[in-house]
Amino acid sequence: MRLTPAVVLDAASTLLDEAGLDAFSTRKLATRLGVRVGALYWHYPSRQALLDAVAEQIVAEASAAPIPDGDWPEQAGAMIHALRDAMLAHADGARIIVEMDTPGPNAQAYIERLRGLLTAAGMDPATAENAADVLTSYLNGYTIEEQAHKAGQQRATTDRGFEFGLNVVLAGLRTIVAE
Amino acid sequence: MRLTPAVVLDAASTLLDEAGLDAFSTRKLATRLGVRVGALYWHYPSRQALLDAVAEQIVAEASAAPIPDGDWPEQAGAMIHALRDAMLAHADGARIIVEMDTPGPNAQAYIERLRGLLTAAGMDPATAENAADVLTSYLNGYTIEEQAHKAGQQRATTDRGFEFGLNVVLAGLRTIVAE
DNA sequence: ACCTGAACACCGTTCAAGT
DNA sequence: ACCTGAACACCGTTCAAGT
Repeated sequence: MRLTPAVVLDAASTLLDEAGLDAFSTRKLATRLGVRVGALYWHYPSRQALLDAVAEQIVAEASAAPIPDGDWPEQAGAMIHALRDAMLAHADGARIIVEMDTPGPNAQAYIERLRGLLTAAGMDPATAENAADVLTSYLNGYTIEEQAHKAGQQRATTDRGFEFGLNVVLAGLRTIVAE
Repeated sequence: MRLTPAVVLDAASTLLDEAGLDAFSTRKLATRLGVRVGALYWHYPSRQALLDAVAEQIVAEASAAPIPDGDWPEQAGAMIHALRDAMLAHADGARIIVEMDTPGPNAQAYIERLRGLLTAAGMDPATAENAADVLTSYLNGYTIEEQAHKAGQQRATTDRGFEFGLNVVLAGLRTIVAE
């Protein structure tokens, strides 16, 4: 079967889910595809480029989720939840996103959409950027920790913890906008 | 010169600062110490155990900073700032902390101290745990991103961004305590 | 007790040569 | 254009044997 970037990407995503980020190697991937390692480098310049492509795919899944009508905290919360769901759908999804080397169009569109939502709420551009950073930093920090060390815990438990913190951040942002 | 766990740890910390986490290897460390790789495994069971020891050292630096008198948001903020400063003092410090495998006594003491501060403020234990998680998740998420992708930015700029977010989280936590 | 020597089972990346 | 074959320069970890 002929190799294409899409085929390589799909196999990478599957291997990543099964083995985790640390055990993911280009050599294992090549073996799965029935090909020599070098062949991968015709389609992707490096292991990291491949991981970046997977990251873009994860963000794409998040972006597919609709943003409901509502006020800005509801909409921002929905965007954060969508990205969290996409991360949790993949082993080490949060680390793959955070360790992304060069953000692709999906990642850029996501962050611009989030910022746009916050400026529409009345924040000036610099504040909106900072506010978006709080939201994503919290999401990334919480979810990396969850995927790395809370494998044993119930999804319902970690969800409640995440929800608590997201509400804290949104409540804090409200006080900024209010004044 | 005779090898001891402390000597190995010091050299590991130095190499880590110079090379970064991804380029840190037990073989490079052995070369620096003028010793064969295997020798390290007499003092530490694995590369990760060595990294865990470095993480403990970083937390120790943070714990050395005094907590000022003041209300609980000031004290919690001071604890978070102390850990952030210790992380930033080491290349990839945030990742070393977050990717820690088994938290040592310093890490445990730090988190218990933070939780204690929040229960003293009137939170029940479960809420204090969640609140501590928001604070550390935000700290970790922000600082990992900063050390990985904001090498070009001024420290003053990233400090302002961090400060904004920390105030947002603390403001959000105030609303929880107030009600 | 502590370290060497040497191996085992891996890595990511490159590139001439084949098709 | 796309892949093989084969190499280069690495990895972490183990363990008998030396001192």
